[in-house]
Amino acid sequence: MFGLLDCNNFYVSCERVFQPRYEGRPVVVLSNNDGNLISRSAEAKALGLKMGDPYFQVKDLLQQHNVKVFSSNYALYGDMSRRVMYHLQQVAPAVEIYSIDEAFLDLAGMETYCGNLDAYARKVREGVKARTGIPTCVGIAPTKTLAKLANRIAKKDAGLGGVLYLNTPERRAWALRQVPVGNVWGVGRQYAAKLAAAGVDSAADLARVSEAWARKHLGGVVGARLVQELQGRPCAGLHPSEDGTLSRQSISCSRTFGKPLTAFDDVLAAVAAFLSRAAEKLRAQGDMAHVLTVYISKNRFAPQVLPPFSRSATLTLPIGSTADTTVLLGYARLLVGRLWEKGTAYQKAGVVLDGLEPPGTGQQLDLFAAAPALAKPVEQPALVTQRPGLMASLDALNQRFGRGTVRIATAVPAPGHSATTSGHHPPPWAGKAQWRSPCFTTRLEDLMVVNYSVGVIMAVVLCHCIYLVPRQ
DNA sequence: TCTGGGGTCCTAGGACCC
DNA sequence: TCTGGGGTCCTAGGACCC
Repeated sequence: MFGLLDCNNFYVSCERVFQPRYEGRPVVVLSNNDGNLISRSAEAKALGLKMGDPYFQVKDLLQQHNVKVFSSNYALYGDMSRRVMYHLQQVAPAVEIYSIDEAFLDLAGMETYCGNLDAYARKVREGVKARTGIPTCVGIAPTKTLAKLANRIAKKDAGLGGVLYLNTPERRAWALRQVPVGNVWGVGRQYAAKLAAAGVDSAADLARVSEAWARKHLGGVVGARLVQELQGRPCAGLHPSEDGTLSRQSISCSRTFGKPLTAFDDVLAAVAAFLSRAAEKLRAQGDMAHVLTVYISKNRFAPQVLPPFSRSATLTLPIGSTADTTVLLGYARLLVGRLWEKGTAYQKAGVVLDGLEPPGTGQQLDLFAAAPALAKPVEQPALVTQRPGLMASLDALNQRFGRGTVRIATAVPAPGHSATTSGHHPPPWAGKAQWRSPCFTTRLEDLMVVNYSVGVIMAVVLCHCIYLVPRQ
């Protein structure tokens, strides 16, 4: 049996925990660059605002209804997520962190242990709410796909009290009838259109199609599994998240620039900055990478710009794996050079690290460096592929004094870019973030200031929280 | 004027190997 | 006239997810 716990309007809920005056009011959170709506409170959804709506298109509507707008604050959301996941790991036998706001719980055998899964799920919800302030819903079912489905219904139907347990075939059949096929986990826009054309409208209809049909029209084996899962036959198990963190198979970092860039050095500086961040995440995960992809993109919305909007180049590192930012950057520079088209305005860039593995597993050694007894045909400097000490120092400094305290020089934009009134020099690729909330939980300067008597109470609460949620 | 970012899995074709 | 079979790796791209 699988449980799926999903936080309600997660980013909005995170903001509300620290600014409760926005409870009951329409609130939205914008994507990077203040581009699109990526989280909406129930009140905002009721106004007809859609997920992914470009901000500039709905700006008037937002103003008209006095909707509170936040820029996204991932430092805050990431830290709140960690707290939610930490609590789940205290109360569930095994937890798979599925995304920043969702986790699968392995509930095999829990029925016999705690008697009633429905009551158990209600306790878990209350626990998360009490410890983090975040509201959630829980779906429980024999497969992950059905647990997602149950969760969705629990979110929509307030009468269920945030929990739906599909414990009988009758309930499962009922649940399948409630959900339009386009809202099934694994059915996106393309498949939904195909299914509609074939007369498959609800999840119940999809559960009835033949395996051969699913294979043919829904992406091969993926479609076959999807249908089986809807029928209650599990095709995917739970992959527990070790030590409460996600370990990924690829790591990327990309940004849309605040303005189009036409100078090679500016784009290279952006790529260097993104690569630095990706490599930092790589090291935090304890891995090295041996595949590097760089891409640079034009503005896909500009009417005069023709496709392809993006060009990418991938390189399997000839030196094997590394987690060294400077080594990776050497290759990234080559790739940017390969992609660069003179006279083009670029709007976005990104890097991806693939082929991740822990140190010592798949390292390619330099033949000559590894066997110094062999005479080298030509004397050449030793190839530097790792400087773990240097990288560890870099990470330690940046963790202690703030991200970007020590940077690779390539990632520092050339002088001459305009400073803001405060004298701060934003990089040329910097985007907008007009309405960012303070990093209440991760920056000392952003800690809430309260008066003395409230302060004493707060200090007690804070100590309590620190006790409950030790930092990793 | 203004349109996100970070992931997963799968497929397919070409190069290359035995 | 007819031109193998089975495998890996690499790269690119499509579809999906939150």
